[in-house]
Amino acid sequence: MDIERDIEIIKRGAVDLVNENELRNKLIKAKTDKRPLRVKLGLDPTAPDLHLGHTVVLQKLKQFQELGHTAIFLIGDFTGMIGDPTGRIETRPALSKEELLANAETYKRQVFKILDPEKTEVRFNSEWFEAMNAADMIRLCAQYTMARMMEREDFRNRYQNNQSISIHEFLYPLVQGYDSVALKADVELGGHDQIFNLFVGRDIQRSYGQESQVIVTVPLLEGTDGVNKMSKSYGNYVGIDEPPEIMFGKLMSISDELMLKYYELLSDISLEDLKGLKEGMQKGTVHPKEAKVNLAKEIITRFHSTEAAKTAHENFEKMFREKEVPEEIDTITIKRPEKDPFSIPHFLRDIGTVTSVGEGVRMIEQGGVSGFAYLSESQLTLPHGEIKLTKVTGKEMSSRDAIGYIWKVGKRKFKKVLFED
RNA sequence: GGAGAGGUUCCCGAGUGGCCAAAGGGGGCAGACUGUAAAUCUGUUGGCGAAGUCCUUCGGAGGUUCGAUCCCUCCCCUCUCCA
Repeated sequence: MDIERDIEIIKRGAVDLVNENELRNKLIKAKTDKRPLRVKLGLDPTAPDLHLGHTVVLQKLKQFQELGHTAIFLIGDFTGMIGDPTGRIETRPALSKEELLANAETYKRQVFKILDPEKTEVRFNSEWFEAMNAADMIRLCAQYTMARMMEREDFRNRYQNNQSISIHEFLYPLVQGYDSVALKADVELGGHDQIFNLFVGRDIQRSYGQESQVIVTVPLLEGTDGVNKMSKSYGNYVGIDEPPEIMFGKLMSISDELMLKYYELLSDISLEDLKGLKEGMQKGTVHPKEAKVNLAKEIITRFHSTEAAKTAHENFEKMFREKEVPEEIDTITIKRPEKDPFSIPHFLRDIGTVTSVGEGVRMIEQGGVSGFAYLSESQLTLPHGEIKLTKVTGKEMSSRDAIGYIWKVGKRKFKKVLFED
């Protein structure tokens, strides 16, 4: 049976499936009526970039797409103004319309690194909510009760901890649920934390005389800190639009334990291979670092290219193991400092490797700054691999003999500076 | 509407007239150690061309004072109980 195979694919990696029978019926009906299922995934454009955490659920949507169903990528430009209270311990700050729209644009672009643009319906929920009047909104609110809202753990906690909950936050699940009505969704996908909102969608659909959607949730991906869920606001994310070098560095900084989770949720390797990897690490036949390198390369290949992954790896090895200077460095051209000798902390601030003079002073004192001075035109053609950096100990130096510098500040910030004259 | 408790630096949380750019913890950053990490240890954690009886920062606006995060007045916001 094709249907059973499809269900297996849909179930793989999912945390919740509510419920399998409904899904089966919908799939059968879709097949007999030759009407693909409408599969909804909604994201609020609250941050400018998508990160690996989003890709887990996007992959799931892609699977539906590959099974011939209609992928609906819903951009919550209206819900974004409310702010999803899920998992929050305080009210989310509201974003302006302009910010939301700008973010939505980058989402659209980034999401097609995974989804097939030809087969994806991109929608904005302002489409129906801006047309709604107050009476409609009140009618929507009448479909749900306080008691059911307070079943949510995050609301309950905030209430019990004497923290504020604004009324509009209760609207979020309702409004998201109404999206399913407007889109006539057969299936809605989301991260596991979205389960409450997704359930509300089922109820709201029924209230509006529609068949309830099936819910499929995927696990939340922890961020690079291994503790919190990946999120821009925690600063523990790997953006899918980030340069390969940055992605590589971030992925290499995760713990071994977390690496296995990333393999599970982000990699395409089979479950058997994953098992082999775990066993190999335990027995010592697989070096964790090598495994991590492969993971990082796989992910970078997906969002950039095989070539980019290779280069990122090489640069990384140079920078860390061989303590060499990477070939790719941000280069800027500026005026030669007027003072001679010039102040290094000020210089580092001016070229943007530290944010204040104080930070520059600290960096030098802590031994985090090193540099190399180009003394002649011919040296400019030196491969970076041959350049040896010297640790900076003083706070002043002369620029008289140099025509440019390479600076290393902290673990991975490099900057090449050339003088105009 | 009434009564009470609060709002401090990135976060949590001490401070209650000058010694406060403000304890402690978390987080961040840097260094050591490593496998690049994680864990651990150490240091550091407003800005100012480097200096001060300096500027910004203790919810906001005024006031008292030689001097205010701290005292007073008004206002804003959050929470609790009552109506």
